[in-house]
Amino acid sequence: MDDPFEIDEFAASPEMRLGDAPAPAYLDNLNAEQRDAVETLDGPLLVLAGAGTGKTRVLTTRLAHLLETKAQTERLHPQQILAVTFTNRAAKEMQERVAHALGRPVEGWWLGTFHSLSARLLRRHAELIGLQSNFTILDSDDQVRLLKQIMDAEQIDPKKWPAKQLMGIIQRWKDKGLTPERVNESVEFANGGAKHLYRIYQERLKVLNACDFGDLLLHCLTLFQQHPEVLRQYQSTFRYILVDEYQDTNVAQYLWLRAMAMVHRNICCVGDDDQAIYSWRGAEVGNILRFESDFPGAKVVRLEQNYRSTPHILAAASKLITFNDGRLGKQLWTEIDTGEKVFVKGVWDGEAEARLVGEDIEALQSRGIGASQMAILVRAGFQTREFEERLITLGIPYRVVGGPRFYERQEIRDALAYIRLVAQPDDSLAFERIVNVPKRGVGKATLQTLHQYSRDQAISLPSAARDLIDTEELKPKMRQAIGGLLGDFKRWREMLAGSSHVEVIETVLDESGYTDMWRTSKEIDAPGRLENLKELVSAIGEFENLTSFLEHVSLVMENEQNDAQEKVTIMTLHAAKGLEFDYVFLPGWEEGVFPHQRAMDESGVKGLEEERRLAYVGITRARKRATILYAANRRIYNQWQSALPSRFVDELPDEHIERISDTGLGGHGGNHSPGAWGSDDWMKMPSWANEGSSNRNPVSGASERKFASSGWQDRVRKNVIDVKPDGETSYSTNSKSSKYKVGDAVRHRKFGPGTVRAVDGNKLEIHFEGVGTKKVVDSFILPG
DNA sequence: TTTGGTGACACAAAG
DNA sequence: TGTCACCAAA
Repeated sequence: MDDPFEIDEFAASPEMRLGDAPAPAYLDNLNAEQRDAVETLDGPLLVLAGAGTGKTRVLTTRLAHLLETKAQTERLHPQQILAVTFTNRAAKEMQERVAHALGRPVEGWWLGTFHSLSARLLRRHAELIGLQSNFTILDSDDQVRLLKQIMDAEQIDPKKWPAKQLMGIIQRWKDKGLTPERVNESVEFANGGAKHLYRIYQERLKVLNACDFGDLLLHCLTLFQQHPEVLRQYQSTFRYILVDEYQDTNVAQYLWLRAMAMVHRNICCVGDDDQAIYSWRGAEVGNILRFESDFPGAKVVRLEQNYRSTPHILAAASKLITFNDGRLGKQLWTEIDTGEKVFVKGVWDGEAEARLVGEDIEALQSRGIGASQMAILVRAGFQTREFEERLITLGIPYRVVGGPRFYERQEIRDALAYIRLVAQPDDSLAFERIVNVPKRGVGKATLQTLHQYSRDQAISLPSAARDLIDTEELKPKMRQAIGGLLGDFKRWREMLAGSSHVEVIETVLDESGYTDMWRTSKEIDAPGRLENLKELVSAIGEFENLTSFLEHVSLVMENEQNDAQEKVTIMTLHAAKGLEFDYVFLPGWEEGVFPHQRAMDESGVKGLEEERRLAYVGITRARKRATILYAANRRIYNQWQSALPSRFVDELPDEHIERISDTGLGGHGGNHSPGAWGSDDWMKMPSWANEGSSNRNPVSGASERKFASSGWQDRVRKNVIDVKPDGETSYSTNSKSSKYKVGDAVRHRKFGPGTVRAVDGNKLEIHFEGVGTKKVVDSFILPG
């Protein structure tokens, strides 16, 4: 039905016409020409749109127009439309929006992520590039495992070359659209060892009839290149192409799109260079900058009216992002004229931070505001824990988005391995995964024997096992264990002929002892795992065959609890892109956490600017209120570390923010001493953030070099974070001197008593008994 | 040979 | 806090 080469005669239903609907208000700030471009233009179109300007709505409008008007006037069939989003969530949302706009569900168009669309396309032509159409899609876990095996066979010291690191290199190559052959040709990549392993890895994947995520796109490119006739089919089929979040496309995706768009050139991309936050996975902002030269005659439409946020929120975000260089630049404005300023709150530690957020949420709830309108957006996954604990204590329902994916859970991966092995008897990776789960006494040595044999005979691991159980090669105990398992699988496969696949899978999980393994497990989360297994099994029924089910699980499936209960959302900033909430909490704005230390260490100014864009994304998620928090102390890896507020806090415009002293701080433990942290003073405005006198000199050489090109040092800096090559962060402050001197006995709330070892401005180096030497700003120190 | 315990070590973001 | 490599015990 969804085959683009079998397009049925199509007539749009006459009762619904887009033209009858009132003009969408969000397109009002376009002039007639621009509006025409968005709605009807044929030819390349780039919509450069700031945060909250209704990018997605533009896409929806265009889609609705295509599906309604063009369907009639030009006999455009839905199957001739290709719409690409970055997440499955966005795809789903798009589907719903369009259905809503048209008043009827629309199906049959190619809507999805690059990965899911590529997988769909690839299954049709797998044989052309040496795969079978039921190839498995490996996740990163499998990839690393495979690489470890390869490195083992190649006798490479895993300490010198961690498999994960190699995986990263390969992934980046794939992001750039580089096959092993192309990597070899390019002089740019000098790393011979990695090239060699990449080649072997790709060969192994082919033997295993498997793809990794990157392959889905890469194989499409290879397919297009080697079989132009296939490409031509798709090129002529897709008359309209729409792409969301264009700023986050990587080179492979760019090539993929360009190939597809080559014939009709009706490509419409929507993006915002200020929201480019995926360069670490190969995204090229250059793609959006180059659009006009890639597609001559392209129209560019800018959307600058923001419909989402209050003016204060908008102004704070806009000001922050101006600290980046090389932007396309845009001036966002809004008609909204009321609203709170952005709150900036300093707290003592992570616990206080979570408590404060909890209190705010309770206060909002008591005003009758639903929890689903509130979100806590964190920089990194580990930050969610403290908030979860707090919200559990308070009994506030919440959900964590983008935690471990459903299919990445251990029990799901195990179950999937069983399913894979039933569907594909020669799946070596699946066999390896479950041969000893639950425990069957099959260990490393036995597996080693099997591997050896499978390599020598060039057959799959399960085949090797089948051969070896009839020989003397294995111990009788092993023979029995493995033989039993193989027999089981044979039986299950036969069962598939007579019963539904749901029944079969239930039987498999039961008879293999896998569910029993969790039932008897003492682990706390064992019941939850059993729940997940049940969910997995019930999902199988919705699919025609096991292959399509497996693909759905590894590419699409989300573990959303779909109860309608109002819940506070906790998620990472990356996951929050494209979403909006009335009330947004942005905790952890501390140097080293956000901006993340590694971003600065590894990518210098580029990394810092990406972090800043992330901050921009965070603030602009808020409709009514944004609350930024930073903690003076944070426990990381069981170690207390004092932290400085993020430089992004400094970069916010004073007139649009409200710094708030944490009243909960007093309750944290008595001793207020004037001038120390107990006073309002440092809360309102950290001492080093006051108007400093000079900032001309003592920026360290390293940081001066690093930030020279960013305009960083041109601004009035009071606090300079020194990004050192060894990854240690230090800071130097020159606007204030400390009231403490070397040798003073002092006390720190968490570290306890200590002695001042060195003084640098208001920065103290203190030796704490039993803790070690720490660098601390003096406002966090009490006199001993 | 497998297993389970131990200590060292690193600890981002996602499809 | 979780993972991984290594070692002692079964």
